[in-house]
Amino acid sequence: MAKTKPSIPKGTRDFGPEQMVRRNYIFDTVRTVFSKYGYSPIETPAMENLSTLLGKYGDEGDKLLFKILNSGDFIDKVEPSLLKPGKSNAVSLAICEKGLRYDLTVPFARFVVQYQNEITFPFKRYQIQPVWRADRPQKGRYREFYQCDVDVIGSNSLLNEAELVLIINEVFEKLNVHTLLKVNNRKILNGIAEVIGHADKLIDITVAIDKIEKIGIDAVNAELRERGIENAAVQKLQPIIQLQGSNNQKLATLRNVLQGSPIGLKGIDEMEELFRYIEAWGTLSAQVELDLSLARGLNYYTGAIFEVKALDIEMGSICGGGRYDDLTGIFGLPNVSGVGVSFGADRIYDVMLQLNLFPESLTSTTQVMFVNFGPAEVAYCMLAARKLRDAGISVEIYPDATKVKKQFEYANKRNIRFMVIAGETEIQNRQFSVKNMVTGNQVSIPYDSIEEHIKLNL
RNA sequence: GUGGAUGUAGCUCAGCUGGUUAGAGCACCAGAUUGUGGAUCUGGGGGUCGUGGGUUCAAGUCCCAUCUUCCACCCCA
Repeated sequence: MAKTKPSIPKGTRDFGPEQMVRRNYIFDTVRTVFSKYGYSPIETPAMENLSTLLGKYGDEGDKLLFKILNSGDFIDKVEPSLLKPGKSNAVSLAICEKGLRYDLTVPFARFVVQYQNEITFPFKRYQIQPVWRADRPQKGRYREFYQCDVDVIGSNSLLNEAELVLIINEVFEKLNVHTLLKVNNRKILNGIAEVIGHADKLIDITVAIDKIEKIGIDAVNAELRERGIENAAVQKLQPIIQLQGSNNQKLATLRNVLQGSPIGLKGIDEMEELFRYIEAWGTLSAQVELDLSLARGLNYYTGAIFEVKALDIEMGSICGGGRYDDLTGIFGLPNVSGVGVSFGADRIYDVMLQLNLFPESLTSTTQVMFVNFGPAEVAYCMLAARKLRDAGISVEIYPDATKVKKQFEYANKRNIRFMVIAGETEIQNRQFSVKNMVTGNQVSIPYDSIEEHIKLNL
């Protein structure tokens, strides 16, 4: 049999110890913040029934679902007429009833409907789990990645949106990532489309507007016409495309343009209320900006939408979300509104790595290591090691009595701060020699003062 | 899904218009130092040049396919 190099699927990654320490630092940070705001953890299975997943993310999203092949001789059940080239999609639906989850929001909606009688509303939950997308991998784009979701469902209050803004602010403040938080509202976008008489072309309009920074106003207008929007409507869009000023100024301009659209005006009311709340939080480290070009592809958003971009670096959005008024309706529980955001742990990791934002202290897990000179010497150390561990200090005893040089190299590579040496001399004097690997200083201390000494110098 | 680049030691890369035994730095291992790392010196191991096919007297180098990674579009965390 030919030897093949072991490998993992495209777009997936292994994580080594030093990566995991850093990833956990991100997970711990978001988890701490989430629970501080009163959110409780849940988990759902990696796979869901395809019927749960399909149709929730748009055509594009459906294509990116990983499907799981049925067990057994499923081919028998397939309509023979389907089994020909070009019918792959229909066949796949006939032979797959499960799929890997695409995000955490839809499974959450399914969860809420399923356990509606056991849940106390408003239900605030967080969920940190991997999701899968059959996308083509790219920078910051993986086929398996972790989302950290916070959602509150069963409350229409815009205070929830405001609180999510504060959560976003706090998470990135703690992680030291400078961010721009873009905010928009689907109702405003609907209003815009309505006002120019193209309620059906919402996506075309936002996609085009989105490119203004990249390709300029003329190209955007050209693209709009190309997408079937007549010149008069394009003219009507101009004040919106070129919207300038503070968030409140933008809203004032929009209010003017959207006079004829009740839904658009509702969106403006919502945004104004949200911005009032945000101001009431006081100073935030994240910049918050109303950005009309923010549309977000996910079909189910109906109100506020959010997206966070890291400043100082080129990377897709590192956090995104919004309000969905009727996601649970599809599963049979209508009129329950929810709002939430999702932090992209892997992209945050990439940003932090490139900007060197991980704390130095994350490089080491063990603080103290006992040198191993042999069974008798190790026995002399064991009680002391246990005492240090009981004191919450992470301690290793080197397992083999190899060359001391080798043991020191091991400790050095692992960034272990203190080496405790107990050989013949130390045992005779009932002492330890403690070497600080950072300064290189080595001192002899009495056997019983080891804990005190380490604590004092840590 | 469309278009474009890339792949040589564990890592970063060199290798000319095809031509002997494919190199360097870092990393690794051993020794100088039989109880002391991070510095220095000496020596050493490690490659079917992503994979498979083709052209050729001869392929790391040219051609085709395939996979990987990356970039743009689309979309998104």
